[in-house]
Amino acid sequence: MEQSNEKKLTISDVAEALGVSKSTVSRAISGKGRIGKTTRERVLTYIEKHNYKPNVLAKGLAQLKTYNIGVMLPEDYSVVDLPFFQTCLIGIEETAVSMDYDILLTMSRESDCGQLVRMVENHKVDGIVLMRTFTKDIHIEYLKSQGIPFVTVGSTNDQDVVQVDNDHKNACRELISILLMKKLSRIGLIGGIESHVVTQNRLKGYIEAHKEAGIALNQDIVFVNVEKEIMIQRAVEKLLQEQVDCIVCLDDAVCMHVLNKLRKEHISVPKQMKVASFYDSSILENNLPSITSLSFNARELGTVACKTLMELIEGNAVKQRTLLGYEVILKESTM
Amino acid sequence: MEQSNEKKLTISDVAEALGVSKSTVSRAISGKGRIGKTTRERVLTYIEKHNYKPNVLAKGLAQLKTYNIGVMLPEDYSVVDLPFFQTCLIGIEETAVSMDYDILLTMSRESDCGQLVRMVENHKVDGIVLMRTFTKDIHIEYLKSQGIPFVTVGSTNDQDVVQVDNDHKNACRELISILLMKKLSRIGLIGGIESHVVTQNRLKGYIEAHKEAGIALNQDIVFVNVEKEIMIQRAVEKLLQEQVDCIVCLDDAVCMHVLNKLRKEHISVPKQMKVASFYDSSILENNLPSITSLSFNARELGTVACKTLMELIEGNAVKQRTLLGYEVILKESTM
DNA sequence: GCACTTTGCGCAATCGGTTGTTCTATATCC
DNA sequence: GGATATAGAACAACCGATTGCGCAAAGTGC
Repeated sequence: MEQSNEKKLTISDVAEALGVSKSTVSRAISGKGRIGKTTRERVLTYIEKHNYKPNVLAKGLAQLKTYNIGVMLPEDYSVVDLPFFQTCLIGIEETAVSMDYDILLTMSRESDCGQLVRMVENHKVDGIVLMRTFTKDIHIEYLKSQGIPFVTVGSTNDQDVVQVDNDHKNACRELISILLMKKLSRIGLIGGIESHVVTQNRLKGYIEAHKEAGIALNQDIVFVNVEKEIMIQRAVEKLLQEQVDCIVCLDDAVCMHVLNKLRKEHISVPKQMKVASFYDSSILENNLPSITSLSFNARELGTVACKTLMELIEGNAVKQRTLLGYEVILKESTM
Repeated sequence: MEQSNEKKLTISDVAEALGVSKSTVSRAISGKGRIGKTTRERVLTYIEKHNYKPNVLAKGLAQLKTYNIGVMLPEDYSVVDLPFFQTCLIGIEETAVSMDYDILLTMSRESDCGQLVRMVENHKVDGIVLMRTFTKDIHIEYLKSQGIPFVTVGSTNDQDVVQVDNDHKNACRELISILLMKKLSRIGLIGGIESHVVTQNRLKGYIEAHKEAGIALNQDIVFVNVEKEIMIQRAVEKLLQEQVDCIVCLDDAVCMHVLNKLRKEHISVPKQMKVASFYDSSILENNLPSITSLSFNARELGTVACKTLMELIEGNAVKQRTLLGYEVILKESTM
């Protein structure tokens, strides 16, 4: 580990040491403007050797940039969503860092965008990633009114907003189609929160798959807004009464409870009941039987969101809506 | 929502509009230096009315500060730890914001402190909170070598490091003592990662409690470094062979697997086996029976850590090690 | 009322960079 | 070889704040 026996170098120190002007050093580093090849290399060698690092604050002040992006995390997300956000955040961070940006973190409460306002007003960020959106979102309203670049992770109904999301509709459609082709015809759905756009999209996929297969929809085997364990158990009971041959869970926490309930009822998976879930998160990782699921690449989602934001910050045109892929992972639970 | 019909005001704009100098405006805001009461109020009224906000970058440059603190999150933490870190982060954020600081986030990998180095070298932070420590921690080494203020959340063996932690040793000691007083004498321990200091501290508490009660230790009923479900199951089998009357889990994910295994073996909790866990996280929230656990206030931990860091940044003396309280929550699983 | 302290405020330097402009020495053209 | 273009580097203004210093006006003591 090297120690800092000297105080930090400034650009003036470097310039003086080399007998050149500050601007020469600056241009050598940025590569912009006219500069001689030999001078350039002399400078680069020197700063490499002496470990000079430009002060990003000063650089930012001169360019009226911060080299920070704000990331707004929901403060109250559920345990299931946590690994997803975490992984997504890693994707954002990697990308940001690779472009010499840092992540300024803030938490959101649905009703309050004080922190966001602070960040923006204090000139601390060049752009923002919103990690969750609400149906009527004051954060989005605010950011639009300020004209600051921002991207949402997850879909919004707002057409003006640049958004990056997984293709939940087609993912769900494909999963259901595959299950229907396995001669399962009564596929129950359970989980999700109705007001979330993501749930709506998944439902669309469920419906489309049935339409394509020419199978009539049965509203009695679709249970959304069931979160508490007791509600889930009751839903499972109803699904059993309805004699479904497969249960698709909209998240892994719900699925865990479903599996527990089935175990309690001595119904074996997949022999007597097929089961599938979303996310493929670590909660079900070691479950026996292994669980068929839809897998989304949260890291890639973060990466793409961040890259998109960078384009916006640099004033480039971007795709208004980017949909990312998914993977249907067939395992024992639907064999 | 107000819109920004004008471009952002600078201190010069304000000064000009009021017919005073920039320094007067600056002093009016900071309250430092000599300034007349009436002038001061005139300035404050104006900036309030016109929503002027100082540019933190410029301020930082002049003061050689950034008004950011870096928070280093472990990249690879387990699902169980997530709510804990999340809550802790909220505590840090609240505190930081209340002192006009922002949070710069970065992820750590055990073996690499590249991001940390970047943050420090790029002059992006005034201080750092390390959210997890290892027995031999290169991040700590680096930060010490740089002389930058930092605080660890969680204990370190390193005596030079300012650290804030829950009192895991005494928490565990008290829990075990209570259990021993219930005439349980063979208390198995399961979970935790040996290289984490927190695990070592809990083990110490476990040992102390036994010593105080005059009960001999039995290494055969202590299982650390068991993470995978299959390992946990095997550990539970061994504990059953050893005829323990209680199982204490070092985290809630492990506990969930333990409970599943016991269910599979048709061993009823608490009748045939007492069970206790840590964190009191939402994973076990709805479990029947309800689970006895140690509860730590993660938010407070964040708050205290952040406050301590602020003191360090301002050059004030701080307590070298702060230990926060805990709560033993007795529920059905140990009745 | 005079010398001295205090108060209020402006000037200008500074923080560490970027960038438009200017100047000079060299290269290019015919 | 003289006029012109051009490359390389220095100069200086600037980004938006803070802060030491100086100066005039007001306040204080005897």
